[in-house]
Amino acid sequence: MNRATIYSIAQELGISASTVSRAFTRPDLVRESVREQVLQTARRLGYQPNRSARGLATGRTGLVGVLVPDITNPFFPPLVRAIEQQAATHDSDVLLVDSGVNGTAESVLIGRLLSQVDGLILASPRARSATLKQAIAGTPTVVVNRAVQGLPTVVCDNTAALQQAGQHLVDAGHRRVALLCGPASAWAANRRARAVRTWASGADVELVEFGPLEAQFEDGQRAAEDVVASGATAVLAFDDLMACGVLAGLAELGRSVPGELSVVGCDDVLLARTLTPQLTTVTAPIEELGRRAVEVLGKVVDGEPVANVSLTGTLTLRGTTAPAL
Amino acid sequence: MNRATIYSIAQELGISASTVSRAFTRPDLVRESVREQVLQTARRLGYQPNRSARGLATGRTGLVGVLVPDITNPFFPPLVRAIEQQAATHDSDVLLVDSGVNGTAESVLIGRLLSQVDGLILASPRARSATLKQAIAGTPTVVVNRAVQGLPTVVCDNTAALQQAGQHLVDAGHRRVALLCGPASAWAANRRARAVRTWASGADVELVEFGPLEAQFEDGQRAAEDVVASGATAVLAFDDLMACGVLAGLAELGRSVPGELSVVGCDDVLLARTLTPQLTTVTAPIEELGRRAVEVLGKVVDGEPVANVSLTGTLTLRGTTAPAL
DNA sequence: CTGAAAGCGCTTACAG
DNA sequence: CTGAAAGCGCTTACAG
Repeated sequence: MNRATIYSIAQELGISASTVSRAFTRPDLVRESVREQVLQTARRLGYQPNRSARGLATGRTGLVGVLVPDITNPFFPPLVRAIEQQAATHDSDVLLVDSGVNGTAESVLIGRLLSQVDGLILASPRARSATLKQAIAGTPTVVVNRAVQGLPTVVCDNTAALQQAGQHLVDAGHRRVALLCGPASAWAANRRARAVRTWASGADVELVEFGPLEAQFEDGQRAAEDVVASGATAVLAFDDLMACGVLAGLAELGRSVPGELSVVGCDDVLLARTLTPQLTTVTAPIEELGRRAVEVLGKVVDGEPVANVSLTGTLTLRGTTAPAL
Repeated sequence: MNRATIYSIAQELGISASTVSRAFTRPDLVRESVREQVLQTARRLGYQPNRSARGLATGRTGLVGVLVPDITNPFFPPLVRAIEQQAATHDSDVLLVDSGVNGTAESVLIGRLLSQVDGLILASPRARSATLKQAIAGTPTVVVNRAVQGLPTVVCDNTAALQQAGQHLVDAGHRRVALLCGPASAWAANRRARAVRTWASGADVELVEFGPLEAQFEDGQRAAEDVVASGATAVLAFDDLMACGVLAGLAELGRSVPGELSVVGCDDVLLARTLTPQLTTVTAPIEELGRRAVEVLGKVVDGEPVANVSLTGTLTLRGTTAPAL
């Protein structure tokens, strides 16, 4: 039993393939009674349009490529899912590629996607801007969680929330705060570090910096010792995963949180709420980042003008922050 | 600047498109010097084969569809990544679809994938076997984390490890053990529950069952109260996420782990190690499940005979289990 | 509203 | 080892 095609349907109905095709893609151009017959026999025959054929004819694949640095980092799954759901709205599916923290050259992976997608969403890419722009070679692209000159961007601005977090710590009596910086090649890491530094320079607080560190649990864990040695009583971590690592490291060292030290994360991923006590963090509208990215990408693909979007994170106070001793 | 095609390369070199095509797909059929010229000008022109055209001609899309119930559950990201990396080995990419815990009919999502993939990997599908088999409509498919009659399967057998976990608890003096069952429609949940029941019936222990529950953090959290009320001193949770929820719930109730109660998870996802203390659990070879699934799928696609694969989980003792008071 | 025909960019017998 | 040609299953001007 071969797969049904528009021809088998056409033959069955004694009409032309053109009409069958139109019944699906331009239903308004087909007489209603005919359209219904087509749809009905299509269903009966289990017809599914051949995407390759359609793609070849239209130049559109109905696929959006999504590149993430590490799907294992709990920030990305909700983002990817939101992208996928929003894309489904446009009859598109998601081609997912993980560049691996190791960094299997992002440009290589992009190249692999290029020939099969209508557009690309690069989430937190690490490669240099020039490299990225060369790699995408003109393919409609939107960058999430990073600004790249000349490419549409969807980011979350956590500046204000991070500064509020800092202020929250100072208000609680903390005077020495550790800043755990994320990966040097991560735009968000630099952005966040800068926000904290700016705040610190104008506040009654001493900032002690550590890093750059990889945004992994283990890196945060290892940093705990240095944090304790520094005499800091509070920690601002690049992200929740890292904060989580610090928490584990501090526990190993017998330090209590929030009793002896306070810890603040960033992003508010699932992990933040599964901890006991729950993590004080900056909540990012992850799903909305994903949805907006798809929206913007759609416009780029259609050649419409687009504006960068910048959402904002909000401080969420939970159990890992408390007054300094 | 239009995209380069085999024709532009052929013209540039004064050879036929057939030869250009062969230089890529059947290099052994092309004189070396010619092949090299082709490859070189291809690179110079930034040529990328049009996947739609290739797909239409060969009937292969180079895509494998992966359906997960909830990419947000930390079990799936490493699985998906392993699948993706292994697929890359076969020059294939991953089309990811999340059915959402809500359960956007899996068969609908499968239908959406059908026309664009060479094969399907269904991870922990929830739909009934008959429904699944009808939905895939003959497309090469392998099922991960579930057995479906007539479909090749890649699972992790945790029976022995779970029974060891139980024995570990009994040895530590626990006589009343709570079993938190996972979703009724999840094959693994039933499998695990059965393993525990079998063990319990032959051991000096009283088993108290709760559930079925959704495999979410909150469900475990809510269950804590009942667990405490039951007088159980130890908990076997369907998976780590649920175990994590119980831990949080117990903490809210002021119960210490492993002081007053012991908790055991299953899968050993990232979450298990980010907890303090770390979670005693059954470690599943998640990456290998993914790789094997792709291997098996490859054989199915090629029409080779396949055997189901069953890997085994191993008990990993960590910090959430201790002798009963 | 409908059909005949060309074309999308590949692959692959077939013939040399 | 190479080329001419047909075909994969759609879409879409073009003509009616």
